[in-house]
Parts: sequence; C-alpha cells; structure tokens
Amino acid sequence: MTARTSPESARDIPEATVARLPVYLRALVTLSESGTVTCSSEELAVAAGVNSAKLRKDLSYLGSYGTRGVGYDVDYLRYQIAREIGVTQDWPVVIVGIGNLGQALANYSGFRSRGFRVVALLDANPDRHDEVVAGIDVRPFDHLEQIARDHAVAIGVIATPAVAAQDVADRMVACGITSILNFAPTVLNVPDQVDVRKVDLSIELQILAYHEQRKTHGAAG
Amino acid sequence: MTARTSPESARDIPEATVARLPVYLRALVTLSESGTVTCSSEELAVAAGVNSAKLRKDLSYLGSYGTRGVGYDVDYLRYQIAREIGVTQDWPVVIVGIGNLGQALANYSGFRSRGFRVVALLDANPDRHDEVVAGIDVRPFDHLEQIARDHAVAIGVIATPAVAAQDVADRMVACGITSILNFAPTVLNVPDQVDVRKVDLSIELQILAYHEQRKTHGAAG
DNA sequence: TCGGTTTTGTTCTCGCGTTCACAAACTCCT
DNA sequence: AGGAGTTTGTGAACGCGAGAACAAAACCGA
Ligand SMILES: NC(=O)c1ccc[n+]([C@@H]2O[C@H](COP(=O)([O-])OP(=O)(O)OC[C@H]3O[C@@H](n4cnc5c(N)ncnc54)[C@H](O)[C@@H]3O)[C@@H](O)[C@H]2O)c1
Ligand SMILES: NC(=O)c1ccc[n+]([C@@H]2O[C@H](COP(=O)([O-])OP(=O)(O)OC[C@H]3O[C@@H](n4cnc5c(N)ncnc54)[C@H](O)[C@@H]3O)[C@@H](O)[C@H]2O)c1
Repeated sequence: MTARTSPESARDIPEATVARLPVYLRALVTLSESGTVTCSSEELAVAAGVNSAKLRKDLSYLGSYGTRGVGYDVDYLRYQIAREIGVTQDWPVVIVGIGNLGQALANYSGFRSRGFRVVALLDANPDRHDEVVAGIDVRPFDHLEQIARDHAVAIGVIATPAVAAQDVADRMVACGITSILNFAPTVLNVPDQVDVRKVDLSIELQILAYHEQRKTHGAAG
Repeated sequence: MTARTSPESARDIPEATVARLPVYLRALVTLSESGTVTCSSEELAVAAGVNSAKLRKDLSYLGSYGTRGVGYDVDYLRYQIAREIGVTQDWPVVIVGIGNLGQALANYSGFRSRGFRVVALLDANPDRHDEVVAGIDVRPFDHLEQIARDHAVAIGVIATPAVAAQDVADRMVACGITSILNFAPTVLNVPDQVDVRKVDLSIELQILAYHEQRKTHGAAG
C-alpha cells in the first residue's frame, strides 16, 4: 500500500487539508494579481496564515508541483488546486429562503468569481415572488424539482428559518441535490451520501464569548 | 494534579468541546420549550447530532451535572452550559460594514436572543449614515473608539470588503476589542490575546464542491 | 564539473480528539 | 431491603493532524 502520488489526482486528501486548499487558492489568486510569478512555501504560508511545514504537507497530497530550491509557480499551482477542488468548472447553485440572509447571499459577487453560479432563488412566501434579487427572479419553492433537473443542480443553500430547514433539505435530497450548505440553526438529517456543511453565526459568537469571559473574568479561582 | 472538578468552573475545556457547547445549548433550549424536563445523554446527543459518548465526555469537563440512571435536568444543564459559555450575561457587539451582509446580520433576531446585543452599526461610506437598519442608526466608522469605550465592547464583527478588513481589525484592536468575527475573505493579523474567528462562505462551498466532484467523477482510476 | 545554497517533499514524533467499554451510582419494583 | 435495570462519568486504545527536522533535488557561480 505504498502512497504513490498519482499524476492525475491524489487518492485521499485529509479533510483538514481539503478545508485549507481554498485558503491557499485565494492567497495564490491575490499573489497572481499582484504580479508574483513564483513563491516559496514560506511566502505562501504567511499569505494563507498557516505554518509552512503544514502548507508543504498539504500540497504534497496533490502531487509534486513545486521545484526544490525555487518554490512554486503561482499560476500553475493555482490551477492545480482549483482543479483539485473542482472550481475550474461552474457549479450551479440554488438558494432557498430569500429573506435577510438569502438576499445578501444572492447579491454576493464572490460566489460567481469562485466557480459558483446561482441558477435560482426560491421562497415559499408568495409575496416574495414579485421580487427580483440580484437580477434573478424569486420563484416558488415548488419549482425546485424542475430547476434542479434542468440545471443539474448538485449544491443547495438553505437560508430559511430553522423550523423549515429539515423540510427543505428533504426536498432537496429528493431532487438529487447531494451537497447542502445550511445557515439555519438546526441539525439536518440526511442520507449518508449527502454532504451537509453548516454555518452558524450564533455559535461563532458564543465561542468568542466563552474565551472573552475567560480573559476578563481571570480564569484563576 | 488530580483533575478534580471544581464546583465553580472547570479549568481547561478543549477547543473542540467549546465549539460544541453552543450546539448542546440550542438543543436543550428546544427540548425545554417542548416541555421536556429530563433527558438522557442519548436523547440529547441525537438532538445535537453527535455521538452520545462524546457528549458525555464534553459535559464532564463542566462538572458532574447529570444523575446516573436518570439523565440530565434540562433546565439545570441548560443554565450550566450557558453560564460556562458566558451567555447568561449580555455581550455588546459592534458591526462594521453595513452592506448586504452587515444589514442581514443587523436584522437577525437570533443574536439578541442568545445573549448578544448590537450596540452600533458602523460604515465608512457617508451615504449609509442616513440609514436606519433594524432600528439602529448607521454611524461613521470614526465613532468606533467612543462607542467601544462607552459600551465596553469586547466583540466586533467585520462585514466590510476584504481590502478594508485588516484596517478595521487594527482599529478594533486599538479600541480594546479582543474578539473579532470576520466575514471578509482575508487573513487578519492581530495580537496574540485577540481571538479571531472567520466565517467564509466561499470556502464552505468549495469544500462541498470538492466532495461533489469526487462523487460524480467516480474517484476510482 | 563540482561544491554551496536554497527550498521542497517526507519522515518521525507528539498531542489532541474520538470512541469503546465498563465500573459506579442511581431508580424502581418486588 | 435487595436485586434488576438504567444511565452517567471516565479510563484506555486508537487514529488523525500539527510541527520539527532532515534528506533529496534543484539552481548558481566558479
Ligand atoms: N440574517 C442573519 O444574519 C442570520 C444570521 C445567522 C443565522 N441566520 C439564519 O438564517 C436563516 C435565515 O435568516 P433570515 O434572517 O434571512 O430570515 P428571514 O425570515 O428574513 O428569511 C427567511 C425566508 O425563508 C422563507 N421561507 C420560510 N419557510 C420556507 C420554506 N419552507 N421554503 C422556502 N422558503 C421559506 C421566508 O419566506 C423568508 O423569505 C434563519 O434560519 C436564521 O436563523 C440568519
Ligand atoms: N454578502 C454575502 O453574502 C457575503 C458572502 C460571503 C462573504 N461576504 C463578505 O462579507 C463582506 C461584506 O460583503 P457585502 O456583500 O456586505 O459587501 P458590501 O459591499 O455590500 O458592503 C460592504 C460595506 O462595507 C463598507 N465599508 C467599506 N470600507 C469600509 C471601512 N474601511 N470601514 C467601514 N466600512 C467600510 C461599505 O461602505 C459597505 O457598506 C465582504 O468581505 C464579502 O466578501 C459576503
């Protein structure tokens, strides 16, 4: 079972590494836009805010794309990471729940530029169906099936209230969506083959509050 | 160095546990609201979407708040976790950058109900200063110092474009803010005693895309 | 051509987090 | 009272990830 590096793509990239690849990618884009042609692991690590040894180990899972004594070709590495993540192709995305947060997401230009294309905005509230957000019509939630089929949507975003989230997730799964980004503060039950990532702002604040309390309160008893 | 459980608060809670405590807290709130008085680690674990052994170990860091053969008193445990996290008190928060995302955050009611109070909305763009978002005036960014002092603000939220984020962070740190929640897709450099948590939606989508690519592409060579 | 310099790719070790498994502790029923 | 049943709290084993350290490989200059 020698861990031979395949020229096409590495077999098995650790989750922790997968989570950092987009950070490296963004750092590389910034470097590239500033005209940098080559960078060392140390430079890239600083730009990405990580340890350089960790960066090199992460990159080694993708293959051997650097040159010893020189460093990495910024554009080449950028392409390799983008290809590994899968953002060289465009991913159609649907957003469900076009309230405060859903509208902000729809208006966010950073998705498009990173390989994601919002193909539909869906909301259960008929009052919303008149609206146009970010140049896209808000459509009834019932259209999900047809849209998912027509555009081969694999990724869905849930920005509905928590109470509706499980329902929305079930419908998404039924439509063949296998990746869900969930902003509702609730635990989603989905089949094994479906990936769910949750973004929970309250939790983030609470984690900060915990540490903050420790700082000011003086942890000593 | 016997790890005796102090009645006041445990010495050292692992980061992974701290990150899950808010999840447990939310599950307990839901259970409490549904009238549940007592729950077992298994029930709570299911509600929180984790393994029950992990849940018990996590709770054991706080102290011994359960009863063997019975389970946990929902309201009691809820209070203990809230106290440990620090959300029994109110935390004043400032949001900087009242664009798409900042407005959504300001309008979000879930913060208030979880112990966070938005005391100010700040934006560098003078055009925004006429606006009132969620009943709060949008004020000039320069007011940060005074507001931070007056309200003893310890937690700041950054929702500005990436290019402005480091600047905003520096100003926050100078005002005594020691916890930052950053939505801008950039690495922030701050002193050691300052905690930064980042929420990066593009990264979440890219992680989903990676796995999605693996699913459809057929990982086998 | 060859030694010196630089930087990558990888090995090794350590610590943290997860999970299993079980003794201790509590309730309930007879 | 005492035994059966239940559930917590924790010791131990295991696997993964972080970081230090170093050998291999490239470049450069003489
Ligand atoms: N706004 C924020 O900054 C923020 C922050 C953290 C978490 N969240 C979470 O994100 C979610 C959305 O927040 P929001 O502030 O945008 O809420 P919102 O109430 O403004 O918007 C929710 C939208 O979902 C729609 N909806 C309701 N049920 C639906 C269903 N079954 N199918 C499709 N659409 C449905 C509603 O019509 C509404 O337009 C909530 O779960 C909230 O807890 C929001
Ligand atoms: N909108 C989203 O859904 C979304 C998603 C992911 C990430 N983000 C990130 O969140 C941030 C905000 O996104 P947005 O869509 O709200 O952008 P936006 O352009 O709508 O809003 C940014 C706001 O920040 C203000 N601002 C700019 N410089 C400032 C400064 N130095 N001090 C104070 N205020 C300043 C601007 O006046 C503007 O009101 C961006 O970094 C973006 O990449 C947004």
